Order: sequence, then C-alpha cells, then structure tokens
Amino acid sequence: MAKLTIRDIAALAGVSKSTVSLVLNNSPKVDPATRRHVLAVMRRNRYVPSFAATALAKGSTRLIGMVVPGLSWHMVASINIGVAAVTERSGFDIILYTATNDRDYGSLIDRILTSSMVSGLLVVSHEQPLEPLVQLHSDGLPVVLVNTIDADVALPSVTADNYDGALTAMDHLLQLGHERIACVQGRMVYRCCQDRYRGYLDALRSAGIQPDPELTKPGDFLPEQIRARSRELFALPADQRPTAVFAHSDVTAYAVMTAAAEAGLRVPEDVSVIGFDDIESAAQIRPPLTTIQQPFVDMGKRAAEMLLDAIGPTDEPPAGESAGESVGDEPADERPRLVMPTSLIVRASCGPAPVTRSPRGRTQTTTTPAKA
Amino acid sequence: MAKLTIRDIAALAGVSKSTVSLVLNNSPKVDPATRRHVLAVMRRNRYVPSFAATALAKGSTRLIGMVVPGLSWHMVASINIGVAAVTERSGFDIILYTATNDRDYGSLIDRILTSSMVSGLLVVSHEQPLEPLVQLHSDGLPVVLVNTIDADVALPSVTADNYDGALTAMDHLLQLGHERIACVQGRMVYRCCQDRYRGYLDALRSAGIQPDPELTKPGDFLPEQIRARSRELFALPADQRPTAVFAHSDVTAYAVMTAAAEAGLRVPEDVSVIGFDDIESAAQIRPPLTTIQQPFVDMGKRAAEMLLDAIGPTDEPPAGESAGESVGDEPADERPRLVMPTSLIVRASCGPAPVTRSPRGRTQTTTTPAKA
DNA sequence: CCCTGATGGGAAACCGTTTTCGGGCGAGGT
DNA sequence: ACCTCGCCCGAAAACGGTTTCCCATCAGGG
Repeated sequence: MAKLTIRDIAALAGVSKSTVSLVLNNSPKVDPATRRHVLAVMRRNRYVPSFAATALAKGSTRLIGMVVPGLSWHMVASINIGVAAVTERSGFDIILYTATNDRDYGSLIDRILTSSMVSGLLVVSHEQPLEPLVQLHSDGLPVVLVNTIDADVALPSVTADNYDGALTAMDHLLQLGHERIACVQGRMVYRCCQDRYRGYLDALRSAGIQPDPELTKPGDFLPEQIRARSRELFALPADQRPTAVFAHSDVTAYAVMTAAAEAGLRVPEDVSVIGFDDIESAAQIRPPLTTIQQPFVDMGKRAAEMLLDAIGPTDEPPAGESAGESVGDEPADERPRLVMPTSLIVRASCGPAPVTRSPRGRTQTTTTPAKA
Repeated sequence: MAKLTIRDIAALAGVSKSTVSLVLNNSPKVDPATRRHVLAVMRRNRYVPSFAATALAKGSTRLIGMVVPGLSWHMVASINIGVAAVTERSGFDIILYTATNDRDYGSLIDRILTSSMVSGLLVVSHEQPLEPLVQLHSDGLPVVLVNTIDADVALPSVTADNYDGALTAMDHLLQLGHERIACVQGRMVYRCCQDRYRGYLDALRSAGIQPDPELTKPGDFLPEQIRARSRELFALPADQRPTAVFAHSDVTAYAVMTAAAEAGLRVPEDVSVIGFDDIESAAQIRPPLTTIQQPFVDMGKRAAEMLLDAIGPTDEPPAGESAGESVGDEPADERPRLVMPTSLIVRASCGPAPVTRSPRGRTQTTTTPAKA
C-alpha cells in the first residue's frame, strides 16, 4: 500500500510515464487497447494520482472555496447541499472557510488568492467588504456571490427575490384584511433584509396604508432581542397593536410567536405571523408557520453551476470506461445576476384580521379626542 | 500581480531560492538580518508560496478532511464551529466531504486516501461501515471519529456521554414523580441513540419500573414519523398513557410536543417532554424545552486538537516577526477515546407527574376491573 | 601565521505529474 | 520497392517549492 506513483504504473504496464499521463487525462492520442490495459493496471493497484503533483503541473486544482458565516444558519446548510450536489458530480471538492472572525479576513483572502489553491470561490451571506473579492475576481479567480449582493459591484451572484417575496407576504396579510402590520427586521447590513423591508414599505403604501414607524422593530436575528421588541409590540394598546407581523426569517417568527404567547395572544386568532425562509421545522411547530419559501438548495446548485462554467471546461474526472458522456450542457449564457423566485407557503399562522375594531374605526375615533 | 515564485523573491532579495525557502520554514540556519530582509521583500510583494508546490515538495498538505452527513443537522454545524476554531488557529484548512450519497462512498475514501490530499480526517456522525476508515488509519492517516463509535473499532474518537445523559434525563423525570415514561427513539443505527436507549431502560429498571414496550416508539429523526408515533402514545387510554416522554433529540421533542398539542394535551401540565442536544431554539420555543445539553463545539475543538497532534508537530504557519512563540502545549497524552459529559438544562417542559391518578392508583383501580 | 571549527548561504537533486517534441514503425500510394 | 505520412509512444523539460550537501568565510586558538 506504499505510495504508488505514475512511474510505478508505467513500469507495471510496460509503457512510459507520459502514456500513463495521457490515459489519465483521456487524451485521444493513445491507442484504445493500450488505454484499456493501463486503466486495468491502475485499477488493479488502486492507483490515484497525487493531488499535489497534479495541481502543480496543471497549475490549477479541482477545489473550490466556499466562505460562509458559520454553519449554524439553516440557509447556509441548505445552500451547501445544493453546492455539494453539483461540485461532487463534477469531481470538485469544497474547501470550507468559516469566516467567523473578521480580523483575519484580509489574510484569508490573501491566502486564497495567491496560493492558487482553489480555482473558484463561492461566497455565502457575506458581511465583509466586497472589495477584496472584486480584486480576486479581476485577477481572474472566478467568484460568485450567494445571497450577497451589492448594487455597485459587478460580481456574478445568485439571490432570492427578497423584494418580491416580501411583497407576496404582505399581499397575503393585506388580503386577509390586516391593516396594522408590524415588521420585525433581520440584520439590516444584509441586502436581503433591506429588500424585504423595502417590500414591506412598498406593499403598505400601495395598499394606501401609511407605514407606522412604531411598528418596525429591529431584530438582528437575535432571539432575545426579537422577543423583547415583540413584547413592546404586543404591549401596545389594543387599537395600536399590530394584528399581523411580518418577520424577516422563520426563526424570527418563532420568537415573535413566543412573545405573543407570553402576552396571552393567540396565533393566528389574535395576531397573524408570517415568516421568511421556510426552514424544515416551519411545518412542525404549532401552529405551522405560513412563510415565504426560499429555494436554498436550488440557489446552491445554480451558484455552483455558474462558478463551474466560469472556471471552464472540466473533463470528466475519473476517466471511467463509459462511452458517450458528451451530454450537451446548456450553453452557459451570460447571466451575472440570477435572482430566483420565492413562493408563498400557506400554513396556519396567518388568519383573517380580528374584527374587534371594524373597518372604519369605532372605539378608536371615540377615544382619540382630536387628531384625525 | 502576476504569479510570484520563490525565484522572483530570491532575485528581488538578492539571495538564492534555498535561502528564501529556509526563511519560509523559519529554519535557524539563516542570519537574522537576512531573514528580516527576505521577509520584508516577501511582504512588500504580497508573496504567498504556491500551495501545490509546497504540498508536493513536503509530501503533505495543511488540509484536513471532514466528512459529514449533510450540514442541516444542528449538531454538525456546531461541531464545525469548534473544529474551525482550532484548525484555523493552526493554519489548517478544512475540506468538506458531504457524504450524502452512499454509493460513492468507497471511491470517496479512495480519493482521500491515495491522493494524499489531506493530512488528517475528521468523521462526524457516520452511518457507513467503518472498515475503510480503519484501513486509512492503519495506513498512517490520522483519523478521529466524532459522535461515531463502534465497540470493536480502535479508532480515536470523541463523543458525548449519551448513556449518562439519558440516565440524567430519566432521573429528572423520575424525581418529578413520573412512572409511565415513553421513549421516542432517534436513528438506532447510531451508537449514540443505542446508548440513550440503554440509559432509558436502565434508569427505569433501577427505579423498579418494568419498561413497557408499548411506550417505546421509533422515530428515526423523521418529524412525520415522530408525530404519528406520538399520536399513538397520546391516544392510549388515560391509565396507559405516558405522563412523560424522553425524546432522543430536541427536534424529536418538538414533534412530540406538536403531537401533544394536537391531542389536546398541555405541556408540561398533562405531559412532560425532555429532549436531548440543547439546540439554540430549545430555549425559544413554548414552552422552553428541558433537555440534555451536548457540548458540541467543545467536542469539535477536542476532536480537532486530537487530530492535530496526531498529525504531528506543526510549526506556526505565517512565520511572523514575533519572537518566543514557544508556548508549552499540554503534552498530547494518549486518549484514544474521549467521552465528554452532558448536562441537564432545566427549563419548563417538564413538570411533576399529574396527580389525576395518585400514587396508588385511584381512577385506575376503579375503571380496570381485574388486572392488578 | 596557519589550521580548525562553526556558520551562513548557494547549487542541485528531487517531489509526481503534465506537456511538448521528436522519433519509430506500419500502411498506403506510385 | 521506396518514399511519405500519420499514429503512438518515449524522452525530457517544466511546475514551484524543499532539502541535502558542500563551499566560502570568518573567528579563535595553538
């Protein structure tokens, strides 16, 4: 089981190193019979070419880097599933960069860049400045952004249509008769959260409702903070209290629902809650969460595909004995920015607006002396 | 920004390649002044040695492989955080192998083994046969198992003390006065689940309670199945119905709680539920989940440390200009199997056993004609 | 003053693969 | 039968580092 080199295989097969190499890279220049023989010898001895040597000689690796902000997010995990599916199929491996600590970020990029260790970079949900990435990209390293988008930056990217998703969520609520709709935000440094908030505001306005600043609460994806802010929401007098809440993520929605329960409010009878993401548990909790589904694994797949065909032609890796692998892939059309549709998943956490105070304000007009 | 090689640096610094290389590997054989000068040139030109060339020449990489069964599990994500923390600190990168599809498993192992791409392997929550890993290990590739343990296999491993955790959970329930305690199992192919189940049975027996097979339900970590089986549990006549449920994971517990709610049972008043894991949301749901905490990120850290010092002495990577880096690490004592303690986190999902049918059966004895 | 030993630095072999280039050999045309 | 191709395969030069070995130099001691 000692390390077998290409030379050993050549000797064993009675040919030269170069022939073995040509077989490895299935060049047409080698006689089919020879090829079969060499392949047989390789298989018999369980030969696998040295990764390092190949990388050095070829000047590139079959590795793609993936930088993520921790894996604990459901989104990242799901995206990875999609990415893994396609990279694996084409013989690429993934190097994972967990970009938790900001300080090393610069040196990380440096390493990635110059060591030419990866032949492509996938960047998921990025909070860091994008300039270094642009730099990498213009140095020739394929980069694609996932769920990270910046207006001014011309990097290929795939995102969900967060704005449209927010619109859809709000329409759902609006059609159920809600008028006082709160918004509990995620991390507003993310473009996706900004888009969702824009959607929230626009939907409100185009329904003729003036957004009430009181009803927008920061959450930052922090459960504790979300609960605290939600409590404020639910502690409002009945005529100012929201009858529905648009949460910027499913886990945010969970925390909102918890706060509602603590305030003695029932979901959806007293207050409707809609989430964003459609994580697995959304269907399992009580009540099942109505939410906007993001196609995470598809996003991962598409991103990986974009990256792969930016990297260039990749011959089939294992050089199996199969014939006719020439499936005509869809020609990689220029699509620097892919935004994927979201969809409304209706479950049970949203119901009609409570009729306590009916359409044209009853209790309300009497209690407020002179203001309208 | 064209690729800078060691030769360029040598020329720029007015020394030979070998000197530059010696500086890179901070050998003591180079004059401090020369070293400083070379370092300065390297830094000025943002030189980073070619990953592939280094790997080829050295015969090893600063890469460790991590094979995981998908990232969507909270456990895997948390473990990765720990792993990333320590690998990053010592300049290692992680190659992620998502072992979703079983079929390619053999060839995956082959690739890992022979291409000598990684210098160590971390295997998390493994469902596959372990022989290939043993093979790898005896071929000299450091391997450590995380949350995967097999009695007969002599691979280094770190796990949580699942048996003890189960005992603790059961004791908690027992002390609250519960006697009819159900168990909803996880994937029993995992040793951890087997251990938890052993703990369940033993705790029951040592409390003088004969385990009722009716109260053990398979769950397999599948929400749908868990709910279905839980429904069966809660549909039992009152005198046979469990007053508490030990779930093999937190998400299992969620599904159990959902089923309870559907059956009109309150938690913890009518039925207590205890989980296992202590995932983030456990504190956020209603009611907050009492559970057994597994130290996932610590497990990841320890596993990574074990792996790293099995890999051997690793000089500081970037050769900074600091002096006196010789921190005396704790000498890697022989600890092939590390089992880490779990801890009980008491929240609100477990309460005293309902007194409906008090200690020596009241309603029960009247309703059941002749049985006791 | 010469010899010795230590020490910093250079030359070159090597790691395992790719890739270019040239040559041997068989077949086909005239 | 000879020449001309064309097709395969072998020889050798990269790829960018590491590492061994040896030489030059300088200091110190006899």
